[in-house]
Amino acid sequence: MANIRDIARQAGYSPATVSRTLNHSGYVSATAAAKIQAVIAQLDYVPNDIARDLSQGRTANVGVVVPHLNAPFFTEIVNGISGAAFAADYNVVLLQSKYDAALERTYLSQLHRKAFDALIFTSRAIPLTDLVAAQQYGAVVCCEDPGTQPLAAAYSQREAAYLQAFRWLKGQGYQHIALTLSRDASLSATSRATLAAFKRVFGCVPTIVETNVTTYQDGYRVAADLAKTPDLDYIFSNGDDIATGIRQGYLDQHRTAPALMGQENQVSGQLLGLPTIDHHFRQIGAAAFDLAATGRVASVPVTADLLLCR
Amino acid sequence: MANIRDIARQAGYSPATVSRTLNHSGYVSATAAAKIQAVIAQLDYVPNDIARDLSQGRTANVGVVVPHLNAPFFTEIVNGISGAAFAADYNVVLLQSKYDAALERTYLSQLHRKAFDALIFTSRAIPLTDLVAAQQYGAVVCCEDPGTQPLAAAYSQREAAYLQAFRWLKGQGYQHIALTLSRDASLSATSRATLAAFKRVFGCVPTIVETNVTTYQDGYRVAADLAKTPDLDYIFSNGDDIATGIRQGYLDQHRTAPALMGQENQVSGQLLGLPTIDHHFRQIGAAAFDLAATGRVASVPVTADLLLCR
DNA sequence: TTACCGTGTGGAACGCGTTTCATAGCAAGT
DNA sequence: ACTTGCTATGAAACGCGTTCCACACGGTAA
Repeated sequence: MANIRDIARQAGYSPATVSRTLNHSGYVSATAAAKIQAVIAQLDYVPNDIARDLSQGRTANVGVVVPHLNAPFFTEIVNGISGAAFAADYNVVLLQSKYDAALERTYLSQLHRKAFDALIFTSRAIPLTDLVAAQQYGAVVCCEDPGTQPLAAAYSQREAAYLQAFRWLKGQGYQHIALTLSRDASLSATSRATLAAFKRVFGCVPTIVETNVTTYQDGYRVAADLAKTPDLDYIFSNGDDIATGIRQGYLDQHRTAPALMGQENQVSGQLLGLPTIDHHFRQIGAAAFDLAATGRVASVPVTADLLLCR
Repeated sequence: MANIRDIARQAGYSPATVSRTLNHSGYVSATAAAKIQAVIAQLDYVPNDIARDLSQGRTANVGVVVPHLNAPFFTEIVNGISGAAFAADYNVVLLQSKYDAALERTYLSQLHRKAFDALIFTSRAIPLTDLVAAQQYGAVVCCEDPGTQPLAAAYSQREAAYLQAFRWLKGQGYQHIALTLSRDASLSATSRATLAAFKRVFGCVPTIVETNVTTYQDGYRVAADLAKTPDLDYIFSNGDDIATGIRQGYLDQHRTAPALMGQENQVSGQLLGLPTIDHHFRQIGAAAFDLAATGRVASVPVTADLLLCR
């Protein structure tokens, strides 16, 4: 495979001139450019990206850490990131974490090793302080409220949305409300925000909380538990698919499910006409990419919408 | 940032010995290894991946071309690929194509430029022959039956599944069947397979074919059309979400939808108890990665399952 | 005419890990 | 004593595009 020196030799110029031609950086005569382009075309030459990356000390790759791609939160955010990345001539490197702390550290070390210029954590198992520390090696962005941590972040303003949702529930007269959460509050800021909002509105902790609920199947499974609770009049779930699973679980026990709220504005929830919360994850992804590419350390909160009629 | 020569100097050895230590490639004394490790730890040194890639002429990146991430076909296949890639210490670079031929060619040229070692096309707008030609620059894998083209491929044996499905429909006595397809048969091998199987079983072209149907919303939309057709007794759709949208479209017109079949084994179809075809896209993704990493040019057909009871 | 500027171009160093090859020390085999 | 055969280690080249710096040439302003 031809390299820049081959082109230079055959065109009768130096590698420097070929490089300038390739990059349109000026100081190349029309004759030189023509000759060089001719040789390039003839030899089917394209510059080697790795060599360019090495000499420029960058890769134009953004790493995106996702636990998995089974939730709309992640697919939508990845969609948002990759749309913006493409527009900026960056590539998106998908990094599966499965919420495994060791894996996530692997990715941080890849940032150190220059495998990518920036790293976006859509979710995480390791503490935020680890992300903060990794910033010395490249831009790091998280997709949650970073609190007081000096870390770039693009995220849904969940608390506000949850407050609004719970106030609406209260206004509707619901009193015995169960929550489903993806991960334990000790691990997940989302779960903490949900619980905090609940407490603020209702003044107490929720009657029933089901954790580790992330799929339709999980929803179906916890329905058995929930159905045992007397007087339950509302289930606030963490996803439309999940809410759908819960409802089906009730049905298969020949029971009618209480009223339900979903999240994420998915097809399944639309089908059932469930109220939901749209967090605009695509937009969050695009914002996260922007932070990653510019290296700005800023907080970009995005307002979530409570959709009561669908 | 420290480099390998800094480590060598401070440890009192040569870069070669440091490199051997890092890669556990032997011929390093215990004392040398200890001293070198100490300096590495002290300086927080990690080797630069770009430099390693350059000297080894590889990146350990696989590019995955996806039109978008809104269909389970793509998210599942990407899941399969990235699971296998992680296990093999490869990174997955997500390449959005939006079925844009120019974009897809951009990615082929990135293969030429060594931005990745291999390229997997989950779907495509450009002709297969372009992929075949690009193999001189690295492994190229497609996710459809490559026919006689000398190209690595991992794909669902759709024809067989569609034949089985249509035979079942015929056995059930359905006669007026509509199909929904994602893209026109001129563009999509999947659509062609669907139509061919239909013709083989029923001996004629289907009554109604709706194309450009890929989402719940599309299904909802085409329901208006479908509802105008008299005597329609079955709708064979190209996705559970789509089938669900169609059904809802009928309901909102105060009509009852004909019997429906979905595909992809999604939550929404499960909810409605629709028959479906499971193409095992995860497994296909894993197989595609394997072909990409080894560079084997082989065909890996995967049997799809017709699920009548869910 | 001298001084200065912009254009065009090349040599060489740079970024950094890997790898080949040569060398040296040392022990086992004959 | 002498060849073999390791182990241990370093110098230098390699992969390849970029970029700094120096130099030459033609033109222009003083």
